[in-house]
Amino acid sequence: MKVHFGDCLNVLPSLRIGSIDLTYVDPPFCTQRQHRLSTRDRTIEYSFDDRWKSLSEYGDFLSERLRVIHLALAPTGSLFFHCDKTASHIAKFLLDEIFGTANFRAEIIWHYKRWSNSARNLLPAHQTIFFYSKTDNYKFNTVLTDYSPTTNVDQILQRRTRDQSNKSVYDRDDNGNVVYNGTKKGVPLSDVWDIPFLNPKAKERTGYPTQKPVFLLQRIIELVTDPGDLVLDPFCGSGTTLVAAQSLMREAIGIDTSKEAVALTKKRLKQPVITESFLLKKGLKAYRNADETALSLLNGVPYVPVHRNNGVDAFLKSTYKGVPIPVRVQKHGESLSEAAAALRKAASSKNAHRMILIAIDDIPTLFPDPTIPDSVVVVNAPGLSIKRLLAQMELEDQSGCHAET
Amino acid sequence: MKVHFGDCLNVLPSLRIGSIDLTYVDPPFCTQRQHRLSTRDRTIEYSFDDRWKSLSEYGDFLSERLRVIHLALAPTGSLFFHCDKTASHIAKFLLDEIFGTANFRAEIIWHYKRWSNSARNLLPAHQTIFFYSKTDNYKFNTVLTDYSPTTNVDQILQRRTRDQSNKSVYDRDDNGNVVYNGTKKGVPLSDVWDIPFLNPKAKERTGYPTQKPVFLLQRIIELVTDPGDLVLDPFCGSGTTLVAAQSLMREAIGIDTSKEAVALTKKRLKQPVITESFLLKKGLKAYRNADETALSLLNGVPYVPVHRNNGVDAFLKSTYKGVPIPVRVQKHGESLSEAAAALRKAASSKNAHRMILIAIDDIPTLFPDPTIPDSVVVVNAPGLSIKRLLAQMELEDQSGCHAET
DNA sequence: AAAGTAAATGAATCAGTAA
DNA sequence: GTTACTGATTCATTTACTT
Repeated sequence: MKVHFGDCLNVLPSLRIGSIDLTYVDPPFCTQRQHRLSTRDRTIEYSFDDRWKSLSEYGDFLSERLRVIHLALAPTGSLFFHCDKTASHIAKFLLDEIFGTANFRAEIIWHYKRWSNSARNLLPAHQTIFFYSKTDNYKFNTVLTDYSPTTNVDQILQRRTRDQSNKSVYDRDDNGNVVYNGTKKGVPLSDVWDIPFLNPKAKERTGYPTQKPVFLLQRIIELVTDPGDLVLDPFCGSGTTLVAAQSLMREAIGIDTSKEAVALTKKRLKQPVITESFLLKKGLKAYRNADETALSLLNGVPYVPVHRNNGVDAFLKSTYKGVPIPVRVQKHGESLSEAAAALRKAASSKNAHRMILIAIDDIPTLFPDPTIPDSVVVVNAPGLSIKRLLAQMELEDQSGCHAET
Repeated sequence: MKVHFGDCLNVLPSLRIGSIDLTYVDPPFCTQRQHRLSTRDRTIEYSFDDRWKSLSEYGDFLSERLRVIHLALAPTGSLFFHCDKTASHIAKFLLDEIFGTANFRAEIIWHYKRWSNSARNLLPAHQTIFFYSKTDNYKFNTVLTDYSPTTNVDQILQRRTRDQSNKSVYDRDDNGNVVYNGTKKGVPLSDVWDIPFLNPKAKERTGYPTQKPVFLLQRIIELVTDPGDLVLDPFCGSGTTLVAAQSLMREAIGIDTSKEAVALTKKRLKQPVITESFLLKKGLKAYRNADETALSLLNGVPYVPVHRNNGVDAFLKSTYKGVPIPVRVQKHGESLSEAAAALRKAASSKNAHRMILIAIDDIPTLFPDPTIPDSVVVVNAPGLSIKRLLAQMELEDQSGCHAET
């Protein structure tokens, strides 16, 4: 783990290294802006300038450095070039020229979800990473992911053969039974990567602008290097690449033109903080609690579902006295007064004067005070109305029968 | 709906059209391959040649045509240019030059899942669509999607203010309660679109190579045009753009250099086959279809769903005078008396004395006799009850204000 | 007019704290 | 220990306004 201060254009040749296994390049994106950010305690401000006279000036800047970087790579080495839509086409031209079109391996899309107030456009939610190898003989570790739930796993395990017209068909043995053919391990990793954006509250955050998540770098490093290999980041910024390399037992060299960035990288390597994304581990499903069929009861009224609150299932888009109206659908096995209490408790701090509770069943309560406050309006689900109706009809029926006899 | 045979370079100027609202360009991607595919019955083989002497030859081909296409656009018009990683950088250069960098709106990633046995690489799972407008004053219909389940919906409805150090914080009233601030509608559509690849077994498939799903085109068309607008596809191929435009009540012009493609497009327009996605979308727009709504609305009462009956959606398992009770859920745009009539007509042969109609909306009737027979019991869906409640609350609110003055 | 600066915005996520 | 729920934070933003 070495961190150098200076411009990679000058630093790299002086290091005389020719056996880099992976270079991750995360240069300025040509945003024509000055980027600034501070640590949370506001003691240090980090910044870098991304303003250029022209596209060609930017292109020249990249071109010079990419040539030096190309030289430093081992024959089995790879380059990952991170950029966004503003200058990806320029980078692609240069990379094709320097590495050769034949060594262009993949265009990786890093897809994430973000907050923004965009109105008259699509919300930007991706960046691009170009993957080039130095030669045809490049190191690559196949990563397999799970099959999609819709995949007919049983069938893809079966042996295949060709019929008379040379069409590929699934094979059968003499008894007409399917024949299995070894095991399958999964689906190769795709070139679209859904990795959460570095969260505003994440501990991993250093205060350096444009910081990338460690997980993204870990995936790149694991894809094309083995433990002990050497990783280079010529624009190392906050040092994410080095932290990721360290966590995966790879060696790494970082270079940056900012003294603050170099200091930060060194500090991070001593005390690495890697946030374990709950979202990545558990997936979105872990957040879903409000039942979808339950919410479809609200059909016809505009509402926003709430997924993270045990008391409130949705807010109506209409407001009452300026406050959105919380809605709860009575849960299975829950009495109406219990439901009302849960709703009121969850809504108490929200200043709501009107709440709506959808009743789905008559459940006797064990609750000490079985009254429902005035602020909670109870609306019956049709199922409940019908149930009561049926009971009533049955009564009428019986009395009718009695009258006849 | 017009389909022209020929090269758009020659055909477009001869059409003398200057008010195209949307052009979708899906040219050869510079794959250096001859693309062939046949219809399932193998009677027709479609093919097009995508082999080029050099990148610059390909660039010249595009450049000439893009200039003509640019001229044909209305001032509020947009261009969507479909390509993949092999030549996206060339296209971007040309588009920046012809449309102006300032009119580059978005780089859309069409992400799909596809099976492949790619071994020493990532699985290609995306294509790129560049979105350019002719001017700053372009037509754009904001599309909103649902919030992520992890979103703190409670909080984003709250008003914000600035504290002493000018930091943005959530506001509280004098009692320490949160203050709400209007309503939210949802998240703007992102620039990464997860749309399934045209299924190998889809009915929608025509046998034309590189056929795109209709759903993809529908999304593009809805994003930047209104009904009645004019859509152009200068490389129309199998005619997907025209089929999508037709389904959304837009006019369209298609051009192709292949006689077979032109014939296929004309044939598809007469008998459009749109698989699932379209149905799915229509269903969503109409707030789900009756079956699903019926299912969830009846939750709690045992019932048997009925398919293929225009009047009855389900039968309750309970009986009245020995006859199962038919249930209908009021359809969208259907008045209650119309619904009751349909229900009674369908149930007449069933000898039913009691029917249940679930009301979902107040729709004024055009029906001669707007009465509902006694045998039909009307039960309100919660959505309707809430709608009426909201209207009532609004009235109270207003009268309250009057009383104060 | 173009360009540059200041202000407003927005939703996704994890860190805390409370239960 | 767990498991809720609340709140803070951003910003390779976007928009509005001023030079």
